[in-house]
Amino acid sequence: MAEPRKSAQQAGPRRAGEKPHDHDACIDTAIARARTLCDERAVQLTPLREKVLQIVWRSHKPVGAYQVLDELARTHKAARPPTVYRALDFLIAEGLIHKIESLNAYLGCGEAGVAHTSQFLICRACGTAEEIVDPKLDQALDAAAKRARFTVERKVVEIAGLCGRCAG
Amino acid sequence: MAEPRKSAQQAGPRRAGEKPHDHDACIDTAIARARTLCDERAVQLTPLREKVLQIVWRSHKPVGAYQVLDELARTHKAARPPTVYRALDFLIAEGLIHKIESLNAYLGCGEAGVAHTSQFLICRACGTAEEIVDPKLDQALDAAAKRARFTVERKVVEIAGLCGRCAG
DNA sequence: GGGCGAATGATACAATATAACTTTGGGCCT
DNA sequence: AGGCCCAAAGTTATATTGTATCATTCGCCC
Ligand SMILES: [Zn+2]
Ligand SMILES: [Zn+2]
Ligand SMILES: [Zn+2]
Ligand SMILES: [Zn+2]
Repeated sequence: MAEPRKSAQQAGPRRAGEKPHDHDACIDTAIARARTLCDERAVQLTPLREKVLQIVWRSHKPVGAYQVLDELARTHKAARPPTVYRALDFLIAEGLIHKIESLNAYLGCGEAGVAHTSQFLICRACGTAEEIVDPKLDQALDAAAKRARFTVERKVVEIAGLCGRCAG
Repeated sequence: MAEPRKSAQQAGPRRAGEKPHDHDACIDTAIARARTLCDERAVQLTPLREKVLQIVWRSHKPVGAYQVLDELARTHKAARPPTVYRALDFLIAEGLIHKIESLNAYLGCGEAGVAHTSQFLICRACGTAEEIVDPKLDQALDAAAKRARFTVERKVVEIAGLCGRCAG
């Protein structure tokens, strides 16, 4: 595995004068971290699962399961919906990707291995979703739940609108 | 329209000693408010749309579109998926119901006509979803978005876990 | 080399949602 | 009254997203 795939990716748009984004570095970091974490946990980041993780990481836009399937099928003829959903389920269980519920799509996690709740800013114009980690927001969620005597197991926070680039 | 439908509803479970919940009153209030709001806005709460609103309000559990369809079809033979989705879209646009993204299901809004962002506590055990209105939480969301120079258009907050009754 | 279990292959199908065109019916103008 | 308009609903077909189920493969252990 781990064949080179530079320049096969599709990062988000960027405004003139803005510092460029080495997305290959994003991917490399994510894959490396995934390997380390799976190793530590003694779970198998198989070639298939790693390939799916790569595909999800091709951009910072949430990607649909069937988009993953199409891409995967280019090099993996046996790919079928269960192939993809199983890999996605594994990656979610290990905290390597998140599901964006309001889009039915999946996004690489930038904070894999670090305890955090997923909070997203999703731009309707450019399609990028930024994962934010905001302890204040997280506390507010916990406080709201506590007030209602509710035991939190999962938090879904998805803010849709326009990112700074697209609103500017 | 507005035929009596008392006792056709299905409210959530309740713990012994807890004050009962007159769910018929929930429904009546919601329908009455919906009529007033649609009247003020000069939009049509048609019999079909009102019936769908009634069905969604049958319980405090989010209900799927096809559950609505099944129920609707009992008295409305022409009902088809577009029938239901159009009614649901209308009700969402008027703020009379919300979509719970993490469940692909719909829930009556208890704060129709009042500006608020939807925040939900969803119990995985009993299935009920409680809408909460927490200004602190709302402010935390706005602050997080502002910090990222993000223009908010829609906020999705869905906290899943166990409600006080089911955790107790 | 036989049994076990995790991962994947393979087939079929379920659940959720939308596109696109047609028909209905009420308000309104002449 | 007759014709026009438009929103709503009817109708048919299809797209998109997600699962159930059983078979096969393969490494590991005894
Ligand atoms: Zn990147
Ligand atoms: Zn953007
Ligand atoms: Zn509401
Ligand atoms: Zn409960």
